[in-house]
Amino acid sequence: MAKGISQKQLGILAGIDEFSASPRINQYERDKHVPDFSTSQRLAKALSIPVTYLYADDDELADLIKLFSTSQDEIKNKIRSLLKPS
Amino acid sequence: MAKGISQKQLGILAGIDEFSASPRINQYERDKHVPDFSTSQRLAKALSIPVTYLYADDDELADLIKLFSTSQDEIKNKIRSLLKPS
DNA sequence: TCTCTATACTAAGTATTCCTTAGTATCTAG
DNA sequence: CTAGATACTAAGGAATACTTAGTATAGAGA
Repeated sequence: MAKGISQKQLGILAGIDEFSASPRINQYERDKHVPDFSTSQRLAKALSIPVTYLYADDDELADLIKLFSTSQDEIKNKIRSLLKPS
Repeated sequence: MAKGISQKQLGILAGIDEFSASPRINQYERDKHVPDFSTSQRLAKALSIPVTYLYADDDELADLIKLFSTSQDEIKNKIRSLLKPS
């Protein structure tokens, strides 16, 4: 479990029918089934994380994505300028 | 199309049977069907990009992911230290 | 203790989506 | 014009997810 929110509540927040929200989120968390992309997008929104974070199989990249998304604009700008010339 | 490589070749590189490689990559590129995650991982590897890039619905984040993955260690370290205190 | 509620989890059939196969269309080189 | 390579399409069989109904556990309160 991720936060102080039940599986069912998370599902409902993501727009899933209240009667199937609980089993569906549970199936996702146990890797029993895989949500389609639009469902993933709604889940990410409900969790306030970028969708792409849910698909990061590299831990460092996952951290980077989450940290960047919650960074102040000033830090974001510094990173942008570091990457800009490339 | 992404690079100087045919859809069929890309599919074969990703381990798809040579007889279905062409239609399958074509279906993915036209958003007709969606590959499962392990297929996406093989495609990303064939394209030398992080899988998570394929799921980035935010252009800036997508750029960040790709640029970071191809950056020199020195730049990566600068970014790490910018994000570390968070 | 007994019951009620909330939560997590499971099984199985239906519904949905993908993968394979076979084929068409277009373009270019020879 | 013809052959080969590429992109694309349709449709049925194969695989996967979603819904429904239900079990199991733990905690709160009568």
